Amino acid sequence: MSLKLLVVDDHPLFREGISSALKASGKDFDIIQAADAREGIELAEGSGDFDAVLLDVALPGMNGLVAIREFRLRCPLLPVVIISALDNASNARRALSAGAAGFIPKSTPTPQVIEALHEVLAGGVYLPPTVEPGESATEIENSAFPQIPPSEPEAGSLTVRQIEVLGFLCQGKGNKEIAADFGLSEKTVKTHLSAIFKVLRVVNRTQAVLAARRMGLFIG
Amino acid sequence: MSLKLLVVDDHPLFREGISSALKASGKDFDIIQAADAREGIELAEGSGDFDAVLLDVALPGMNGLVAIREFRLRCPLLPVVIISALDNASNARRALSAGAAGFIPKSTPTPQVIEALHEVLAGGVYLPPTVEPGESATEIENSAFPQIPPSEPEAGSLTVRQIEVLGFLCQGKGNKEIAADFGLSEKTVKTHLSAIFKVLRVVNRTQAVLAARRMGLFIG
DNA sequence: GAGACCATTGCCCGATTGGCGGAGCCTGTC
DNA sequence: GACAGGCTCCGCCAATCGGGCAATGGTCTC
Repeated sequence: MSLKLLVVDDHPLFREGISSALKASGKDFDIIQAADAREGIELAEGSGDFDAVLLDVALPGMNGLVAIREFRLRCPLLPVVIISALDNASNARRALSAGAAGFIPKSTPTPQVIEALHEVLAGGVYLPPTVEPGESATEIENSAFPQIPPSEPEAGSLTVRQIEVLGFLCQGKGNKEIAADFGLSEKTVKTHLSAIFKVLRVVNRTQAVLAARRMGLFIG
Repeated sequence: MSLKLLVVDDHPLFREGISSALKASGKDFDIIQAADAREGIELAEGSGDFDAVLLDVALPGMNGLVAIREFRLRCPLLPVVIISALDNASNARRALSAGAAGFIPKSTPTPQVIEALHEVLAGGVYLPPTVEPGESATEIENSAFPQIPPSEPEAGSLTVRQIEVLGFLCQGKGNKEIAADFGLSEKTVKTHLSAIFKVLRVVNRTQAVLAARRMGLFIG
């Protein structure tokens, strides 16, 4: 029996790489490639027999977290494994919060990628060793005070919605425009922005954009 | 006769990808991998019979441009081809100025990657179609007016004063703050900003910051 | 010297931004 | 069921932003 995977990444060579690595691992893989989230979602909806989707978070056009949500919404049974060039803990946590079943940094050695995939296909959740486990999207609040009190602003505490808004902000759009794109009132957008400013510890939209880029949230 | 290549990238799956893609292209390739610039340079110096090195600019530890110079210095005969996730023109030009023999965006389809490699191995220089050629680091000043009037906004037409203001803008400062730093009136700053917006063809300060960074004016 | 370009500033205007408080709804957790 | 947190919306208000029109002085070129 062969495992059917959907690989979504905008870098052809990387898709090539993961395909050949998996095929060389011994097991029988059937791998379909997509260059962006929209194409991937269409493929996944079209033929619903994929065993998993490997999704790059840094995709042009659609923010990775939004893409995760979209996949989870349209194909709830399909496990989504995130592959990211940014391997910091907060990115991983956000991905899991958004519904991902695993988070694999691109710097992971090939054998461990295979391992991680098998873990997820078996119904489990994979996290890289650099990310402390045990905080699978719920127990974060419980621990009284971890060890991140005064350090950098944590993108991890941004809501999914806030990240979506921040994404549009990072395109230089105005409040009215963002509101129209989301079908929200302008006031709601402002509320989100205020919250974003607080989390990122900035005082205006331009600084928010710079902070977002510094944290690798929206590369361009 | 086989071509011996050195692939330097911190993502194992990507190295895997380029290796398998090249090997599948028909020709006989001998591919050695390195995870960072230091390791790559050691390998290149150790056995000087490489035909080319494929270098990712986004490497941890050593800046990509520094890595190019280092390679050129230690192994002057070895053509360095840059592979980058950032495919804008200014990055490509900077890479060529630093001594690279080619610039391949990671979003390039596999067949064209092969093609580009052959071009470089034949002694040529490869640039992606999105980057207008003909300006190989020297002919920029000579040609009276190339053919870039309607295409991208030219940072060159920005006044010195405007660039100074843009610099502060790119730090997320407000008009009042910028005015105070320069000892100007707020109105003057606004006038400069309006002019900057026109040149960059944007409509607000956030977009101006993004445009400036896209052009490599103020990187962070 | 005329003309062109740049930097500077003023006043005025509308549009946008950002923050204040409050409110309802929904989804979790305890 | 109470409670917290997230998302949505409302009104109100001050500050900021962005532009239009006009003016002064400087430098540089033709």
